[in-house]
Amino acid sequence: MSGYSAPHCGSLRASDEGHRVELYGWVARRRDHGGVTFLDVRDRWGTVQVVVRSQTETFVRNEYVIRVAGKVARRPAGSENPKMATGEVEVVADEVEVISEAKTPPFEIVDEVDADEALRLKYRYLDLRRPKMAQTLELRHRVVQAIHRYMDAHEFIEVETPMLLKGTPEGSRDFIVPSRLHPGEFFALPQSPQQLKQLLMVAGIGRYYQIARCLRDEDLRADRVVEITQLDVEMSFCTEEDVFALIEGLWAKVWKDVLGIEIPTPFPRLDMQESLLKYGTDKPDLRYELEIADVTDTLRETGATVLRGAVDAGGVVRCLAVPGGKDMSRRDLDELVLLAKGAGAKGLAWIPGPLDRHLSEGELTAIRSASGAGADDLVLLVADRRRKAETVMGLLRREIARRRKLIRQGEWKFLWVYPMYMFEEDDLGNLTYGHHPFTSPWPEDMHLLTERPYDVRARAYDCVMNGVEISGGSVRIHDRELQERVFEILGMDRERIHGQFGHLLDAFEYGVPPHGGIAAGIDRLMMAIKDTENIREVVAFPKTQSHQDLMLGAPSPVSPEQLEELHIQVVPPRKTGS
RNA sequence: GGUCCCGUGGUGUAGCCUGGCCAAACACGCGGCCCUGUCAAGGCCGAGAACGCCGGUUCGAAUCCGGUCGGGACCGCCA
Repeated sequence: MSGYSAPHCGSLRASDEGHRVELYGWVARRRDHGGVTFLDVRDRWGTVQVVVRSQTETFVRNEYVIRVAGKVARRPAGSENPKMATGEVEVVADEVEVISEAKTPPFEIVDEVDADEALRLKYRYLDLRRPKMAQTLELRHRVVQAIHRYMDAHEFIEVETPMLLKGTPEGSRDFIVPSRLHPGEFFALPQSPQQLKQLLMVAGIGRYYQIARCLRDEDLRADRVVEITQLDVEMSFCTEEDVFALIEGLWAKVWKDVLGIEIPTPFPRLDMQESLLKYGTDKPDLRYELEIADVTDTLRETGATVLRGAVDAGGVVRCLAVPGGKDMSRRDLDELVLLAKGAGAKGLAWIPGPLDRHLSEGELTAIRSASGAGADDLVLLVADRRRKAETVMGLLRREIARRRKLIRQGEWKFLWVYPMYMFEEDDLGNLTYGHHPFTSPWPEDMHLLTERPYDVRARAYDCVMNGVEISGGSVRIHDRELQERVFEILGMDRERIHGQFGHLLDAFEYGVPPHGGIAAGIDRLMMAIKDTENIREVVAFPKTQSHQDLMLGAPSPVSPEQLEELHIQVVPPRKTGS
């Protein structure tokens, strides 16, 4: 067998005419005409047609692995297939050998699969056989290679950081790994190499990057996987402007090298507050307009009690014009109501609609004008707590854009959301960090740190493209005292600060350069590039929403011996309802 | 932690709202035969599901109800 050096099925072209070749691949399809049979033979590079005459006929079925020896020939005039890259030629076989037989696969290995995703995940090795999936894997490789080239050219060096780290109670839930040699003690798998990369700056590395796996034990969403891959970057003596320039250049290079597209730089910037107001999200998709407007002040004295109630309770009223939306059916609107309620809204109003008679002429005019609604437009209204109203309007905005096909396909809309806020309020009303606790506060806002922490801006930024947050980072704190102060504002006592972050604080006493960086999620980047809303489409072996690997059957129980060795006792979950 | 959607032959769907005419239809795939130029090949013939699982309502359930399992979407969560 000499398959490694053999030409690829998908690479044969007219220029190969006359060459004797040996091909290895999978039978993608067979068309048996009696005296002559056509086999489409597939490998990662594509598919080529093989002509088998009766004298060399061998019994094959779809997905058999075969070896074909034959001659590359131009197809007879008129029988070329312009839909295939190899369509000008065919291989006339004088030998067909079955290397490996195959059962009928549980779903057809074609690009237009409509098989259930769970089935595809169970037989992922078959799913990846589909040309589209193979192309996605290759595209991902191209992206990562472009990143490596770019980072290397800018004198960044890739440094690997450990997988077994110290757990932190902050941030997302850790995956933990029991220590055999230290009974009762555990490692944590990295949520990100954050502290290590900062320590590399203290070490004087200056420019670090890594394509790092990060693991977060959180509930999944359409755009989340448990094991994310991120480009992790940190640099010394930099400002946010340096990071922006670096990353703008990086995306420009990736888009050019991989997609052949020139993207304009620098990217526009939008501060977080404006983003939440106008787009209802911190990651706006600018491929469509649809701006949200605030009409709280107009409705302070309104007779519409549903709106008034929210305003009196300190909430807001936001509105959004749906272009040409007056033609929406009651059913369409009901679906939007369902969406809004599903996101926790108390309700959804629209104009013109049942609410009209409770609103004054002046209020109606003001709402229409604030939302920029034209004569044929419908205006959606949500009244709620500010955060909830933003979330709901953001969802509605996206849904409207999808339904009314307002998203301009083929556009790449990059922007920086910057600055962001240093602190946020969690659902219990407690103060928590917006980005992470190592983020530097905005210098001019330093005096607000103690009295009005929520007004403190952070030197933090997200790079958003087509509604996907593809990277985010910050300029870090490099001063021990300030870092300790931020921890304290976050409600940590001295003991905890030193137990969790003592190494970092100590390091800051030995000469620390100002530094900052960014992390870019490769999975989400790939989603954006492939324009898919399903992150599993860009990951080779993804897990389900409930963290299971349907192919491997993981997670799975381990033997009592293994548990004993690890000093672990399993406590079965309490049965629900008992 | 919560809400919602889905689960019918190998695959995808129809049927389910308005129980009986459904041991269930259609397409693809699969098997056999025919066919020397197709490329979603074609023609003819054929096999294949008691409708995720458990329980209930009913004279009768794929169809109604409850639970459960699996998948997905969303809110929370994701420094």
